[in-house]
Amino acid sequence: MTQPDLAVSTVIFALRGTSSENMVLSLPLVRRIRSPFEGTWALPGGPLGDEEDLAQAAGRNLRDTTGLEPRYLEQLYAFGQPDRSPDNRVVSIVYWALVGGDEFAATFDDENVQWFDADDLPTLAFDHALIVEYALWRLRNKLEYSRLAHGFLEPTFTLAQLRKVYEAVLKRRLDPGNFRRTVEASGQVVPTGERLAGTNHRPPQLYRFNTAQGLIDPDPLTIRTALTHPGVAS
Amino acid sequence: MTQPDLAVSTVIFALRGTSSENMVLSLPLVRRIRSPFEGTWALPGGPLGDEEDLAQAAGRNLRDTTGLEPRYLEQLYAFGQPDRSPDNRVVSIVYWALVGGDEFAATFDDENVQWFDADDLPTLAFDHALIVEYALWRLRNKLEYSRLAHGFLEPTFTLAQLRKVYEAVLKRRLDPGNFRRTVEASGQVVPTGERLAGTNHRPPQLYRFNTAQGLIDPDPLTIRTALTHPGVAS
DNA sequence: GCAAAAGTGTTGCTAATACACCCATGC
DNA sequence: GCATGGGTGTATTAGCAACACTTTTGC
Repeated sequence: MTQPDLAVSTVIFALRGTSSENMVLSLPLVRRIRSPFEGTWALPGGPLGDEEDLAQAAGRNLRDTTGLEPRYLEQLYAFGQPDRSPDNRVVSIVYWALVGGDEFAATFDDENVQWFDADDLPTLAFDHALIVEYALWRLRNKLEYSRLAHGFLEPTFTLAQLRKVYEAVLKRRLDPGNFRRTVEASGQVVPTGERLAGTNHRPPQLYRFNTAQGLIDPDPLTIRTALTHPGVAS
Repeated sequence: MTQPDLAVSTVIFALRGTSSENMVLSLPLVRRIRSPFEGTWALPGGPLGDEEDLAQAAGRNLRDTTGLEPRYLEQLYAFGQPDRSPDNRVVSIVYWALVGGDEFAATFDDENVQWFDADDLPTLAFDHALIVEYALWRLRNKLEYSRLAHGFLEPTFTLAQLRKVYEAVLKRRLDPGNFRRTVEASGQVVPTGERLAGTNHRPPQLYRFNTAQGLIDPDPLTIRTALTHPGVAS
């Protein structure tokens, strides 16, 4: 019984065009420079370091390929079909992450790293198309029920900006009034007291996210706090 | 950079005392017969076979330790903290499963395998206490929003039996009338047309689960069908 | 008839939606 | 003033919980 190789990969999401009109959900891919699938686009990933845990490896992937810091990071799924790689057997533990759109300038200038529109991806290596599809579903699902655009925005933002994030990710319009009430009622966001000036309309209130929920949240640990402090969950 | 060992473990749930009054949620543990944690109870698990995928390995664990067939099987989480095993580094991909309570007689007679009340577990090896806690949370959570006691019941059952499963797992009483309506409206259950005789009250309708949803459902594949046939998800 | 659980009806609460309308700013 | 989005009020609706009530069996 041969031990399969273990790899950690990351699906990284960002919104290109933050605070402008048309934001598109995008993700970075890396071009494979060796067999198998040489020349094909694939998810960033690699082996697990000796001293790092799985989430740290995913965060390292993210920094190495994009130069950005993850604002949200969560385990997605472990993929282990025997035939998912033509050569060695590889079990991939996949994370998904959100990074801020405004930091796009910081992206490395690397011809083998490129951002793609999430709805217009090239052919991907291995089973990475399935993985991305699943990650997209999870992102949209999580955004809907957890009412929180965790990582796409700056520390301070208006509710209209937050709403536009939701609209871009979910690809449908949301009622501004109802959105405001829902988000405010959720308590996940608090007004800073300051307003954004310089618009040609009534200056909007600035908000920030409420509890600095740890950047990296390994679900099981999240659960422990939810059990300890009922009401925080849901 | 050393490759960590890869293991697959399974949290197996069953209800002891099905169709009687007090059902308790239970799970089987195996006593470790080697270092580390020799003599301590732990989750069943082991290495991944060359030809099997992750879910198959979890199912094999389940059959080998309990002699039962899984009725529901789902990936839980991958645990990979560097220090979770004192010797070699081990990354564990953990599944959780449901098995039928009436099949309890079939359990192997093995002094190193024993069923425990889920709310009264012994000290567990490694980080298995955390894993079980998380699996319990997932089970209860999933039961609440997916309104389906997937694997605890026989192919045909009354709504009262189904309700008692929910009550035993969620540890709270459910209104019989409302439960009936919710479950019937969900469409996940259909009446067989037959009734259960021999009770000292009005004979209840027998039901069975609706679509034979695959026994093993690797989430990403579930998503694919949900995307193809909208409305199946929810 | 009586006990017990199956099964139905009704009411009230809450949360989400649709949509009308007022407010405060730049020009 | 006027345009533009920020922000608030309100009516409608759907779903769920609470609970009263009727039905059908065994004894």
